[in-house]
Amino acid sequence: MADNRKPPTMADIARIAGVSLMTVSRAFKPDSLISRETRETVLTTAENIGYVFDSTASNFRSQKSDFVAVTIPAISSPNFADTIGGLADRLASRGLQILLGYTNYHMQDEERLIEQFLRRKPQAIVVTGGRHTERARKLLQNAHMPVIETWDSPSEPIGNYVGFSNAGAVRQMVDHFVAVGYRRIAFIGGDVGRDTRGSDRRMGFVAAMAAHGLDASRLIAAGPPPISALEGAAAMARLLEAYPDTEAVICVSDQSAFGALTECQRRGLTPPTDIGVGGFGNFEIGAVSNPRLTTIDPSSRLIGERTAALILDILDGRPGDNVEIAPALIVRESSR
Amino acid sequence: MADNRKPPTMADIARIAGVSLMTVSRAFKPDSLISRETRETVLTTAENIGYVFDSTASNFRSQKSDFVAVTIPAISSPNFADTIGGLADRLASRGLQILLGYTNYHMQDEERLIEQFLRRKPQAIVVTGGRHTERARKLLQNAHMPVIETWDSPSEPIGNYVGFSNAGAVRQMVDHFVAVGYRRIAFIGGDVGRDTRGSDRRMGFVAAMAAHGLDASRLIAAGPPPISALEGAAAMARLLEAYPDTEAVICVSDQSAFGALTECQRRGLTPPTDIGVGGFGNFEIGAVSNPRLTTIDPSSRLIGERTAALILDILDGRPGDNVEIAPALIVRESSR
DNA sequence: GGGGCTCCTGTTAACGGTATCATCGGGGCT
DNA sequence: AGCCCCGATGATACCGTTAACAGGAGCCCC
Repeated sequence: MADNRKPPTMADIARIAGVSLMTVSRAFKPDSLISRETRETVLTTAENIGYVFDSTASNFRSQKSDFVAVTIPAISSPNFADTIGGLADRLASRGLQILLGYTNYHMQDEERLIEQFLRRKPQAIVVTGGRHTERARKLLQNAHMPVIETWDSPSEPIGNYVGFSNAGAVRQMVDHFVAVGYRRIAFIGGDVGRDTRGSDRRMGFVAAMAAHGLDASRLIAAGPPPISALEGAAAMARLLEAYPDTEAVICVSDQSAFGALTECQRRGLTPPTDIGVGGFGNFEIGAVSNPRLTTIDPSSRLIGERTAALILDILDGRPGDNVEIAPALIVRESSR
Repeated sequence: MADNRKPPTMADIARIAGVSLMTVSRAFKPDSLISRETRETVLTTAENIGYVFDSTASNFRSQKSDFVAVTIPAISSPNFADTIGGLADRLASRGLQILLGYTNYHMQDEERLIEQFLRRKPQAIVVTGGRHTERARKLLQNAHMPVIETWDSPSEPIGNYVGFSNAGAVRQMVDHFVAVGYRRIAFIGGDVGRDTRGSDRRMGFVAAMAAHGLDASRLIAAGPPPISALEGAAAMARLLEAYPDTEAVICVSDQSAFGALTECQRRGLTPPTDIGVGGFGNFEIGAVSNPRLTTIDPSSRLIGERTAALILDILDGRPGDNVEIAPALIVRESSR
C-alpha cells in the first residue's frame, strides 16, 4: 500500500516474492509453464503492492497488440452498434479488444482513422463498406494484417469481407412491392456520394425498377446521411408535392421510413392502401410503429459475429472465407 | 516499395536520409526543434519506404499513452453515443484517442473493463454514473490519473464529475405533471439494481410524489435495462391492468415512453387528455411520434464536450471544476 | 548408472522509440 | 576578441516486458 513515486513493475514483484523476473511474467500468462503455488505467490504479491500490468510494454516487446481496429460510419446507428456488439463479444473471448472509431460517413475521415489505427499495429482491421479513398486502400493493402470489409459485398475486396449486396437487398423489396401491385414507386435516400451503402441501395432501386419496366425517376435526396426521421418526413412532403400520384415509397433506412410514414398519416394517407412504405435495417422503431414497417433485416449482429470468426480463423492460420450474408425481407403492414 | 520481412523503423529512415535517429524522431513531433528542410527530407523518405509510426513504442518509452478510456452502459443508446461524439471530437484536437468499452449496464463488467483499460495507462478515464463495485472504486482511486464520472452527480465523487441529478430531473417532470393537473401518476422503469441512473430516476419519482403528498406506489419494472419500446408497451399494458385509473405515466426513457404511448393508443386512450406520458432523454423518436413526447433533455453532447474540457484542464495543470449540467424539461403534446 | 524425458526456473538480449545531455556553428553583444 | 545564447543535430541510455535459450531437479526405463 506504500505510495511511492513510481508504480511497481514486475521487477518489484520478483524481488519481493523471491523469484526471477521471468517467472513473474509467466505467472501472468494463463497457459504458461509454472507451478500452481509459484503463480499464486506471485499474483498475491502483485495484488498486495497494487501492481498494474503494463499492456503497452507487453505489446511493444512481443510486437503485437491485442487490438482489433474497427471503423463505422456512426456510433449512434443501431445497426452498426449491433455489429460492434457481436464483434466485441466474440473477440473478447480471445482477449482481443476493439479499437473503435467513426467516420461520420466521410471517406476522408475514414482514411485518417485508418492511418491512426495502423500505428497501433492491431491484429486486424475492420472497415464498413467497400469504398475508400485511394490512399486508404493502399494503406490497407500494405498493412500486412487481416483486412475485413463489412456491410457490403465489394467487387474488388481488399482482403476479406462479410456482407451483402445493398443493391440486391433493395431489389427484393422492389420485387415485393411490384408483386403486390404497386407501380409508381419512389425512393428516399441521403445525398449521393457520401454514404456509399445508401447510394448502392438507390442504384439497386433504379436497376430493379428498370428490370420491371417501370419508371425510376422518383428519387428524393434528403440531405447528408444518415437521414433522420424528421428529414424522412420532410422528404416525403417534397415527394408528394412533386409526384402526388406516388403509390409507394422505399426509404434508405427505417428511421427515414418512419418519418415518411408519419408525414403520410399527417396528410391523411393510410398505408398500405393509399401508399406503401418500406424501410431498411429492421430497427426497433419499425416494429412498434403503427402500422409496422416492411423492412430488410441485414442481420447486423450476425455480421459482427461472422467477422469475429473470420478474424480468428485467419489469425489461427485457417483459411478465411468471405461471408455472404443473406438479408431477409420482412413484410409488415406498411405494405400490402 | 521493397517488401522486406520487417517493416521499416526510424533507424531505416535515418540511414537512408543520412541523419541521426533522433532527428527522425523529432521530424514526427510537430513542435520540435528541427529545420523545415530536414523535416521535409525525413518525412518524404518515410513516405517513400512506407514507414508506419509505432505508437506502441512511442507510448512505451514516454511512459504515457494518447488514450482516454471511456466506459458507457451500451453502445446503442443515442444519448451515450452523443456524449461519446462530443468527447471524441474535442479530444481529437489534442491527439487523444478514445478507448471505448461498454458495460451492458453491469457493474461487474464495468470493473473488468476498468481493470483492462488501466493496463494501457490512459491519460484519463471516464465512467458513466456514480456507482461502481468496491474494487472498481479502489482501482480508480489508485489510478493516479484524472477520473471523471458522468451522467450523474455523485455524492462522493471519486475524482471529478460532469453530470446532473437524475432524481432531480425527474422531479421537474413530476412537478410539471402535478401542475397541469395529473394526480394518479405511475412510473415505468427497468429492473432496480442494474441501471443505477434508472434507479435514481425511480427514486426521484417516489420522492417527488411524496413531496406533493401523492401516492407513489404505481411502479412498474419492465425488465433488465435498457428497456425497449416493446418492453415499454408491455409494461404499459400491465400498468393499465393493475391500475386502470392511472392518469399519467413517466417512463425512464423516451424509447419506453414511445412504446407506452403506442400501447395507450392501441387501447383507445388519447394523450394528453385520457393519459399523460413523459419520457427521458430527448431522443429523436419523441420529436416525431404523434403526439410528440414530453421529455427531459440531458444535453448528452454537452456532457461529452464538458468532460473533454475538464480532462484537458486537469492535464494542463489548471484546476478541474465539477460541472453540473442542468437538464431541461421539454413539454410537448403528450402531456398537458 | 546413465540417458532421455518432463517440468519448472533463471539469464540475457532485445523490441523501437524518446529523455537527456552534449556538441557545434553562427550571430549579437560588450 | 571574447562571451553568451540560440537553433539544430547527434550520442547514449533506457522505458517494462517477453523471446529464446540454458540449465537443474526429479523420474522412468533399460
